[in-house]
Amino acid sequence: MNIEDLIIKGLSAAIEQLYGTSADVDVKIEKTKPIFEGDYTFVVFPLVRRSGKSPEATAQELGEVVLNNTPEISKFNVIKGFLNFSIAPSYWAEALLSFDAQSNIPRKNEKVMVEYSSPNTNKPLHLGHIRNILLGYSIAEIMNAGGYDVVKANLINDRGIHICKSMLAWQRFGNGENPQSSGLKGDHLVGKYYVVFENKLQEQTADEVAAALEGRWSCENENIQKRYQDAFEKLGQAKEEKQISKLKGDIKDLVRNQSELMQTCQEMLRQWEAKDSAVIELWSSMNGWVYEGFNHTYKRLGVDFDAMYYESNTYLLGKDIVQEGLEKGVFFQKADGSVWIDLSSDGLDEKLVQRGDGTSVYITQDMGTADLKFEEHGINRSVYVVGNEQDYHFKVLFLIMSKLGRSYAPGMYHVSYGMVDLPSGKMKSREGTVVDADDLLQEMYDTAKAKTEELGKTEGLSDEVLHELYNRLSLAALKFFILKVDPKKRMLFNPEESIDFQGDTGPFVMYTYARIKSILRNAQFEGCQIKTDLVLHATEMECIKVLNEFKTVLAGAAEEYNPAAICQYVLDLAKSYNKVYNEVSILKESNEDLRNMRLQLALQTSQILQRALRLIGVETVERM
RNA sequence: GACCUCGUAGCUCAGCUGGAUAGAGCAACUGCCUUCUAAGCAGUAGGUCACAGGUUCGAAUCCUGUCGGGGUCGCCA
Repeated sequence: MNIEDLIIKGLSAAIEQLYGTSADVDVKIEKTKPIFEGDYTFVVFPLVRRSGKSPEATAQELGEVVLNNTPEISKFNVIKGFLNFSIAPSYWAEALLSFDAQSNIPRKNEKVMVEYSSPNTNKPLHLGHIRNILLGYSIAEIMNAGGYDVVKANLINDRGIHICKSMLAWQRFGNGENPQSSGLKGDHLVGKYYVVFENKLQEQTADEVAAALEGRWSCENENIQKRYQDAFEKLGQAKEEKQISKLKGDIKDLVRNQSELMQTCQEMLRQWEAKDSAVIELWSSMNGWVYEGFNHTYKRLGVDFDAMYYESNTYLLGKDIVQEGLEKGVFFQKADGSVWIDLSSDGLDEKLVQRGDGTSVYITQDMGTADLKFEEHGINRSVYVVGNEQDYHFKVLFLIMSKLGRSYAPGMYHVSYGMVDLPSGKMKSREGTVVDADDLLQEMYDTAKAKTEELGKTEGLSDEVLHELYNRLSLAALKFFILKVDPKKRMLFNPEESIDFQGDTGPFVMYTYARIKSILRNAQFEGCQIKTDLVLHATEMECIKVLNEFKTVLAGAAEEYNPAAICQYVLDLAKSYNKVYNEVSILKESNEDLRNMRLQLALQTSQILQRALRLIGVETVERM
C-alpha cells in the first residue's frame, strides 16, 4: 500500500472513531505546499459541523488519533483548518526498497479500440494530422499500460470527390508522372495534383464566378438556378461580413460545381462506384502511392495500427441501419425520400442520415462502421480521436446509436482535440500555410543534429548511433511539445520558437535519463539490497514520493484520455531527480549502504522515466 | 440568430471533481563546470487568473451575465 492510501486509511479510521462514521465523507489528501511544513495535507473544514469544534481543534484531535494509529507518520501540525502530516524520514528508504518500477497495473479484461489518424488520401499529412496521430498513439499506449486491451485502428478515407480531383488532374496534366520518375514521395505527388486541380478550377471558373457575384449567371438546371437566385438575393440583403463571405462562398461553389471540370469529376466518382475498371485501376495505383508515403511518415513517427478500415469498403455500410431505424421509428422519411432523425428533444436539430436518392452521408457510414468495429473486435469501448470541429457530429452519432438500442453506445467516446494554430493564424492548405509533416520532421532532425554537434559531447559514437540519436531527440522534442498541452485546447505552434531542447522538453527528460545511465554504467550497478535505516536527503525523499505517484498518474491519464498528464509527470520526476543529482554524490560516496541506496534510486527513476516516456512515444538514449 | 468551446506572467503552457501566499519553461538579469554529462542546478524580476455579479467558512476552479478569440448549426467528409 502506498503512503497516500495509508494516510487516507488512518484518517478514515480516525474520523470513524471520533465522529461515528466516515462513510459519507470523501477523505482525500493532497501534497503539502512547499511553503508549509509537512508532506501531506488534509483539509478539515468539511468536518467542523460534525465535530462541533473549531477547525483548529478538529484538526488537532484528528491529527492526534492518526498519529497514534499510523506509524509511518512522525508528526503533524495544524494551521487554521489544514492538518499537515510529516512522514517519518525512515519510511522513505523502505518505500524505495519496496518500490518496483516494472510492476504493472492489473489487466481489466476490457477491450478498447482507439481510432486515430484517419487521413484522406488526396493530400500529404500536415501538423494538424501530427497532433491527431501523436494523441491517438499515446492514448492507446497509456490505456494499454492502464490495464486495457487496446486495438489501434485507422479508418482511411480513400474514396470520394476529393480523391477524384487528384485523379482527374493527374490524368489531364500529369504526363504519366509517378513517384519514381518525379522523385516525389507518393502522398506529395498526389497532393500536388490535388492543388493542380484546385488551381485549374479556379482559373477556368474565374470569369463565371465574377459574373455570378454580379447577378449575371444562369444555369439550365432549374434546381441549381433557383438555389443561385436565392443565394444572390440573400447576398443583396446581407449586412454582416461573415454572412456575406459565406454567401459568396456558396455562390462560388454553386458555379464551380457546374463547370466542366467538376462535372467530369462527378462523373468519375459515379464510374468509380460502378466499378469502371479504368477508373478503379487509376484509383488503386494513385492510392498505392499515397499509402507508401503515409507508411513512411507513420514509421518515422514511430506509430502503428492493428486494424485498418477503408472507406472504399465501408461506405455502403449503415444503409441497413437506416432501414432498421425507420422500422423502429427512430428515423423518419421526408416526402423526397430523405431519411432524418429528430433530435430536438435532446437539444439538437434534425439531422439527415440518408439522402433522398438513397445514397449515404458521412454519418450513415459511421453508424455502419460502429457496428462493424464492435462485432469484429469484440470491444467494450470505442474511442474516436477526431478534431473538435466534429463535436456535433459525434454527439449526434452517439445519440443515434443509443436510440437504436445499441448496448455498446455508452462505450463510445470522442477524444475531441483543438486545432494547431500558426503565428499567422489557422493553417489553410489552400493558402499554402500548412506545415508539412515530412518537412517538419526533417527540420527537427537537422536542428537536433546541429544542436548536438554544437555541444560536442558525442565523440566516439558511430554514425549509426548518431543518426538514431538525432532521430530520437527530434521526435522527443516534437512529441513532447505537442502532447504536453491539454488535448482539448487549441495550441500554437511557432516553427521558429516552439521546438526547444531546453527547459520543459522531451530532450530535457532524455538528458536526465542519459545522465543516470552514465552513473549506473560507471558503477556497474544492477540492483541490490539496501538498508532501510539510512538518513535520506530531502531531495531524495521528494523524489521517492514522486516515483510513488506514477501509478496514480497513469491510471488518471488512462481514464481521462490525457497524455498531457504523463508529460507533466515525467517533467516532475526529471526535475525532482535533477535536484538529487546536484545535491548528493553517488560514485564518491564512501558509505556503501548510502551509495547503494542512491544507486537504487537512480535505477528506479531511470526505469520509470523510460516507461513513462514510452507512453508518449519517446525513446530514450544511453548517451547524448 | 442558436448552441459548443477557450481567455492565467512579455511569449508558450500547468493548476480547474472548490482549499493556505496562483506554478513551470522560454525570453531578461545573477551565480555554479580541476568534482557522477552545464541539453543541468540555484536565484532575481515578472500576475486585477478577460470583466461584472452570485453561491461558499473559502473561487483561477462552480453558477449567471458581458466582452474577446475559435468552432458548429451543409443532401462536404
